[in-house]
Amino acid sequence: MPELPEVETTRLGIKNFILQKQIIDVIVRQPKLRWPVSSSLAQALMGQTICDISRRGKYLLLKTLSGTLLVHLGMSGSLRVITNAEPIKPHDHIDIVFSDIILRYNDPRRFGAVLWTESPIEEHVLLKELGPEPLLDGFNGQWLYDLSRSRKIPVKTFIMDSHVVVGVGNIYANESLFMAGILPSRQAGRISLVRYQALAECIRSVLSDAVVQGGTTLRDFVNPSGKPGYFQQQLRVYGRSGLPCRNCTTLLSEIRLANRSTVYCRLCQR
DNA sequence: ACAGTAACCTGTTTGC
DNA sequence: TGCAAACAGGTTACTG
Repeated sequence: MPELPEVETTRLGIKNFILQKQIIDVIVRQPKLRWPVSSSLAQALMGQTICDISRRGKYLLLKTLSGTLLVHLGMSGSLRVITNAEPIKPHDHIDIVFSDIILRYNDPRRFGAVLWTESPIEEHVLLKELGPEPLLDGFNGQWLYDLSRSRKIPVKTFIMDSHVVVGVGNIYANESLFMAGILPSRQAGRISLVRYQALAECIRSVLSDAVVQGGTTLRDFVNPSGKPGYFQQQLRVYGRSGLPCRNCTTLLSEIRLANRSTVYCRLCQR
């Protein structure tokens, strides 16, 4: 579910409900996530007031005066804003309770993470090696070109590496490469600067469009208010293997790169 | 440094 | 129909 647009949709969806609000309780029902949830999480958070809600790559950062709560949604995580009492459903692992609402973390596969840190956030081991934000200055074709010289991995695998650029998961990697007309299997180190400039623009464009659409709902993604995203209606290649290319009607091909399904048009992408 | 793979989990879909 | 295998939006850790 959650690539950058879904995480940003989540951020926007929870922001107005929890900014400047005080945490009055924390309930951890299942601490076994990607990394164990600290047994002293409740003690650390209780009484704290959320003073900022930001995002770094696919990490949500909920800041208070004394530290930051890092939330990663993994493959199947979600945050919901609970306004009326709702019964606990399967995989509702954590509640962060405010006076009027509950922020409820649900994650069937438990690949996500909820971590409290009181160190300067930019030095956190999970964040400090991350590449640039694709929607901010500092990310461009020159960066991709410079970083890719001598790299032999497929360009799709390259742009999904969070050290190269953050937030590009499998859906949007497929879509960006189609839009840029680049074959996903092409060696990263053998792509020209001009083509990387086009690719950087396409990544930016695809991600920002998806944010506007509220993300992509494939099976069950909903924003914190329970509404689905709408970007799936604009998907050009992801999930369309064997269907006609929306540009030239050639049937779309599917291969596996780094064990991830990869869909492309063999005529439109070179 | 780089490339490839296994691992962490559960739910749903696919194939025999 | 039933069961097992394959697969799913991510990332780290390990191997060679």
